[in-house]
Amino acid sequence: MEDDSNISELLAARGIRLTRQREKILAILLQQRDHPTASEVYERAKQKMPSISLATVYNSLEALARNGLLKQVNVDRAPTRFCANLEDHSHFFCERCGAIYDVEAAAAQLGNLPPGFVVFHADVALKGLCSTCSDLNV
Amino acid sequence: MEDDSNISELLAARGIRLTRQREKILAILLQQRDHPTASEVYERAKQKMPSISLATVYNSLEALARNGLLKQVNVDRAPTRFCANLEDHSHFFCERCGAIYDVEAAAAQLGNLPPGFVVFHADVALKGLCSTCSDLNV
DNA sequence: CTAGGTGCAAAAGGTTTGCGGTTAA
DNA sequence: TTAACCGCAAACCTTTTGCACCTAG
Repeated sequence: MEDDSNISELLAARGIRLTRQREKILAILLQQRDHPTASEVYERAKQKMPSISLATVYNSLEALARNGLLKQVNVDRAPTRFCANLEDHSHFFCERCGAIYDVEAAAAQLGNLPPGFVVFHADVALKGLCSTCSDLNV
Repeated sequence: MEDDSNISELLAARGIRLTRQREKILAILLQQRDHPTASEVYERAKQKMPSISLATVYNSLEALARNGLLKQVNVDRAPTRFCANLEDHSHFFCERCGAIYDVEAAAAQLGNLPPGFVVFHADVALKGLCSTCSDLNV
């Protein structure tokens, strides 16, 4: 890992430790940016760290997300997926193959809100077909 | 209920029955438009129909949603909420009190998508403070 | 040294399902 | 009449938690 010191400082500033498990989990998310679920992260982590537990994967993902090193991505009721892309972006959900893609951030044009309502974020979730699946559609 | 015949036909066309339970559940959603969870619908339904089961509430909500009479609303990992407003609209989630409001549909201005990607829907979820909660903020 | 983390197993919480009896159409 | 549905209880799946041991800082 290239910038552990960076991560370490980031976490230390919040009284949170950089453990081997968290390091590995973060590396997995950085390496293969396919928005894996906790179970998928667990399966990948076990290959190099067979003693890691699923509970630790859940706890670590939560800790990393809470400290801004990961983002959680939820689609309907499906298992939460994780994303190491910290830049402003939107998610595209392919309705055929279920894959999630990071795409250029979409802006929301708000309609009229009732008086007194204050918007902090507007999350845009795109649903459709990815290039592979729209090809199959012909 | 005023237009059961309408609903009945809608469902019949899909080989789905309009039962007393489904009728009641739909009436609950139409009457109090606060986006209740399945459990909340169950509690309300039990008052007039004490023998109804939670499983039936879940199954009925699912059947009604699958047939376009209800919409499901998911926020993060919280229990699914249900919405009888079939018109085009967006949802506003109050981060303080947790309430969900229907608001005027927000439009999404898509960024550039990779070639071959086709967007069917762009769901915009607004998060912030509702008028009651932003007042408390002063 | 010690607060915070790990692994394990058990529990929680929402949702779905199998089954025998019931009912809308 | 009969396929679809109901109520009940058990199962399912993801996620969280309690606890004894361990380790990063």
